[in-house]
Amino acid sequence: MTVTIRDVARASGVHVSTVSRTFSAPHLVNAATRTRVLAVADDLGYRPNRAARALTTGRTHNVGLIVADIANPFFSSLIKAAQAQARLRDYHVFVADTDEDPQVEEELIQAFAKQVDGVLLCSPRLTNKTIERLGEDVPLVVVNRRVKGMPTVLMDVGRGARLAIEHLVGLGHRRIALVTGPSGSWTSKEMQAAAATGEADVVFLGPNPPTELGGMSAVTDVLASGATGVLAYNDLVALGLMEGLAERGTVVPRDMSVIGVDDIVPGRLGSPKLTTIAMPTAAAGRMAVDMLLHSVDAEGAPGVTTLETSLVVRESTGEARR
Amino acid sequence: MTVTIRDVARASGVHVSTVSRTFSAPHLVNAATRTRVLAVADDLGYRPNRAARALTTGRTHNVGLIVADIANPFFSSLIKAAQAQARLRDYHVFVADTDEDPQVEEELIQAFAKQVDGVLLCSPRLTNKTIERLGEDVPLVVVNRRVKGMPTVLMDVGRGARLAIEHLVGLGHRRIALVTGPSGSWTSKEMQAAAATGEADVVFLGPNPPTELGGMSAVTDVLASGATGVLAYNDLVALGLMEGLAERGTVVPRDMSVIGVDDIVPGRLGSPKLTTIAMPTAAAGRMAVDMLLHSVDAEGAPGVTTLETSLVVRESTGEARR
DNA sequence: TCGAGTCTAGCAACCGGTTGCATTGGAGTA
DNA sequence: TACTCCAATGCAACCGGTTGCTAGACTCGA
Repeated sequence: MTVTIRDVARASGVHVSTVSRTFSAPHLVNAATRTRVLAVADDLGYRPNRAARALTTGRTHNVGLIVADIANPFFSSLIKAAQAQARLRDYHVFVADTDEDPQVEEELIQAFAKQVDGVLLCSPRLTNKTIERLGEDVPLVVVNRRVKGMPTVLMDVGRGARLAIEHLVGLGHRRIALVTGPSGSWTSKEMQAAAATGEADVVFLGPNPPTELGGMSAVTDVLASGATGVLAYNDLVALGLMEGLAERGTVVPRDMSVIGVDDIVPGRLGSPKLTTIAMPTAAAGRMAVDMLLHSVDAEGAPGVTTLETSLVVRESTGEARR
Repeated sequence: MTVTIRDVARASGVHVSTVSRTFSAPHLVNAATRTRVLAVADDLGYRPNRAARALTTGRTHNVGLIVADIANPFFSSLIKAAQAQARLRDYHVFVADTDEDPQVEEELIQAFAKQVDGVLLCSPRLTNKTIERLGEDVPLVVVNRRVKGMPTVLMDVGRGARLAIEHLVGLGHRRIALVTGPSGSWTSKEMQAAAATGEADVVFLGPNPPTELGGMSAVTDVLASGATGVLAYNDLVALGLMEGLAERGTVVPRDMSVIGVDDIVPGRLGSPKLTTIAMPTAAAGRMAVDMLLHSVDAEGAPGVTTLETSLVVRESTGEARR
């Protein structure tokens, strides 16, 4: 049925160990023998059985990737990049979706633990303590969250927020609203911290769900705050805001400037087109995979990589009216 | 280090085979023994090693899912649903991205073949012959494409196209342009076939790349065709068209009605909001997983499931001007 | 009381590779 | 020539479960 290493051994007149070594330690086998074995293997259509290999080596050559929502463009572009990078390294990627449920997140990590070499956790919702405990069972890399003693990939949203606020200030805005995200969100805390360090007069409005509805429901507070510029937790919230503002007859950017975060709105969409902080999701995916594979076989202090964000100015921000 | 079945056996005073059966064939072990073994296993934190199990049973409890572009919302929502459905059945999903390259697609199927129980192919770009050949190595389910003798999930885009054209005709449009997709696309062929059966005067313009640029570059032809309504290959093409039309001063929907396919534009975006044919991507993902798992252990004629599409009327279509 | 039938559980081979150790043959050296 | 050393290969145990077969204990009916 399926071709095994023994079939190849028999057909090429060598012992199975020689065939095995031809693939996993070529330098230990004579060049002539090697080419012969390879020829026979190719001829028979032999493909090594990863399960068998995993059993003896303890390396599955698989990694797990857990995100809150696969369909969110922020995550899907990260997944795309991570998967491509893993493939480059001859790894395959299990992708799983928690649907924002920490319980599910923990179950998934447990389930993955025995069949992957490591797990990538993107914007996890679990407590730090839980993550640290799970990290004892399986190597983890955390994206978009700071967990003590664990390899981490961060996107410098703090800097992005500062850029955004400077941009608004530069346009003459005096009072700026920060529409925050869920209370447990690392990103949201970073944004608040960054906003608080600047000179600008920033009011915090939240917490809010990280969705369009969240944005729409924040409109009243934004208008009441006296702000003329808003930095939203993410693009979805920003879109919700713009929708809600339009309903109240507030024109963006004439009466109100709006900035989002993530840059997930496909190129030409939206009107006005959204000014936003672009997140390096693809770079984060690649980097996370590399850190994971590195941490799997090289000991050493876990690293923390911080990737730059940037402000993409489009049409939803403009000069403050006097 | 890691707890194995033998540790559990020793600690609970039974043979390994009894422990094994406690998990994989509980009815063969005495209730009292079973509870004791389970207690010990739980106590020790035992978790079965899937690689070892896979080695003897030949079932990995994994499936592969191959798409052209993970970041495309059409696929990512399908991935999300497929992954959730698989998890329900205690399966895990490898996700891979071909970047539209048939070569990569074939390599991925080969690579997956030995470590999954089956592979889901979404909108494959390979030839039917190649797919049939690969189907001998590993169970396949094909989505959005018809391949002889292979389990298939289709979305009835033909019906969707008919609905779209009827909608346009109902609005008084006499001449309708169909901006087709890539020449090899099954979807595109279905749309053309459906359009040709109706009464309407439909001109085919294409092939075009399935992107916004594809849409923009088709604008000239559309205007030259004398059509007042357009059905585009997908939403991206439709958006490109609208962009290009706007540049020429053609107002949608006043001067031209536009319909897309896929419904991937997030809720409130775009102006005017796009009328489109919604594809049942989530249902397709779930269905494909179920068909795959079914075909893995039940023989029988491979099924073909066709899922309904629907027309979502928004703002990009309107009455034809006299 | 005996034999048949039913449950349970143990035994051991097996899945398909990997790898430490032993063996062999030939080259190099004194 | 005798000895050392190394490269190449074979041998066999092992990874962690699964499963067909077998054996012992017990139940039950005749």
